[in-house]
Amino acid sequence: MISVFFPHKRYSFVNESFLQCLPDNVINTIETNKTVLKLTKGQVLFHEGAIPMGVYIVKTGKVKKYATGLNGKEHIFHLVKENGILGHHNLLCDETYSHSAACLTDCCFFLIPKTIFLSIIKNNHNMLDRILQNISHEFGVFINSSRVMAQHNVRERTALSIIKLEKFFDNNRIKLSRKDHSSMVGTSIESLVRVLHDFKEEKIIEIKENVIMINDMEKIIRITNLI
Amino acid sequence: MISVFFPHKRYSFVNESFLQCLPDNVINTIETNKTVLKLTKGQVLFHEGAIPMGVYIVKTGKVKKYATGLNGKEHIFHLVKENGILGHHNLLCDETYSHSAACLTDCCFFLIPKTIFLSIIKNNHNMLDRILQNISHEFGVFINSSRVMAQHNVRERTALSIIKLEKFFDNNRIKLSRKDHSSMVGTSIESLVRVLHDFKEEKIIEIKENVIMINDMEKIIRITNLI
DNA sequence: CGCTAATTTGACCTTAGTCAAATTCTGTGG
DNA sequence: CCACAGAATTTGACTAAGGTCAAATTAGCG
Repeated sequence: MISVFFPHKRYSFVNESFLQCLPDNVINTIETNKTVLKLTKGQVLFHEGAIPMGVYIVKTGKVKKYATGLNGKEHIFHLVKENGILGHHNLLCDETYSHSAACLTDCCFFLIPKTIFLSIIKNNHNMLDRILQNISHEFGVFINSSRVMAQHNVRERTALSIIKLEKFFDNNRIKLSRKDHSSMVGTSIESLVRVLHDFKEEKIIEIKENVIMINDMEKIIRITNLI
Repeated sequence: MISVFFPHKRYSFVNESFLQCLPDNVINTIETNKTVLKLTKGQVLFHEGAIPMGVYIVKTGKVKKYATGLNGKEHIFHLVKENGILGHHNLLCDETYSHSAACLTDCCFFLIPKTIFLSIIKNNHNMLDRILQNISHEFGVFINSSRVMAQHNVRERTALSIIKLEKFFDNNRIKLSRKDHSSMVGTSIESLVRVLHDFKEEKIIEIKENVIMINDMEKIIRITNLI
């Protein structure tokens, strides 16, 4: 549950493994009550402020979770891929969505209706424990990420973003628009581009057809200034 | 649960009310199993990385929760006062503390042992619901606070900090060291001082004997640039 | 009163944001 | 396949925000 690179700090969510090894009866309940939802790249799954109707499970595709500032600027705070779960927080505290979710690629979701999800949790101690554990863990991840935002500079945060993205994408091929990448780092597109340029010159990464590939993970870890 | 000032965003935690209106049997269990702990101003209640032994309830006093950067710089992400609860997150996900807690004033705590706390939760659906609701709510608060850190400047963040502090302290008397205040805003002591100086000149706040008093809340809200 | 720590101010410099222009990429239609 | 328009990315020049260091002032406390 704790990142390989930074054993003393929490950086990674656990959503990805959340729906593995579920008991059979839960799987059945989900299967019989789910709605399949297909969205294309760029479409919004749910909007900040909307009322949650259920939780979403990502079957295929990649999704960004983000909050929107007044000027409309996005702040991407998490990425979700296959088998990840979306939208459970606001369902559990019975509030409107505190953030939005949109597709980075074409996606397929299972929508589990609110009542079904809540009853699964109520009737299944194990599920509840896992949810609680999951969300509590995220707490530590968030503390750390707001600390990084407050204390680390753009170069350091960009290095950290690359480490996160490497784990999110497959085969060392990071494919993300500069706009999304910069709103994940918390900087302007131009500043991000300049840092990436530096990393290229320092032979730490390569960029081909807008795909970032990591050459020297050791150096990236060192640049984060987190260890 | 949602702030008065910013109805469309989550800014406030709900810890303060967490332990009110507990069922009698829970109160009894806590009473018979608690340890009373008295610490003086400045003392550390628990350290990042330590193993949680239980949860703490603040009976009197004020506490800061913070994460520590490599250089030792503190990042204060939350303040807790009377009736607040501390240390439950890492107990629930069974990890070492992801952050530290230290006393801003002389404090008195109840320490509820791990096993007792977990059994209260297990045997008490209502308690569990509240914990889950509480933590899920915090999720939204954190998203927002990391967004603010990423997108807003020091002046805006300082204004927001003053709003938070006004709710935390009593009688419009904000008493916090510049060091703590600056690590809450996420800036240097000097930059914070300069912004406070500006606020004084603009007649928005007054500072007497190192206590900040708000003169014009309307203006402070406007300055945050959050609405 | 005198010592230490905290706060405030000033000067300077680095970082990173903004705006504009140039270049490259992408998809579409011929 | 090529040409082209529009979008995304990159680069350059400039500016503003905010960090750092040192010195001055004030507060806290025995």
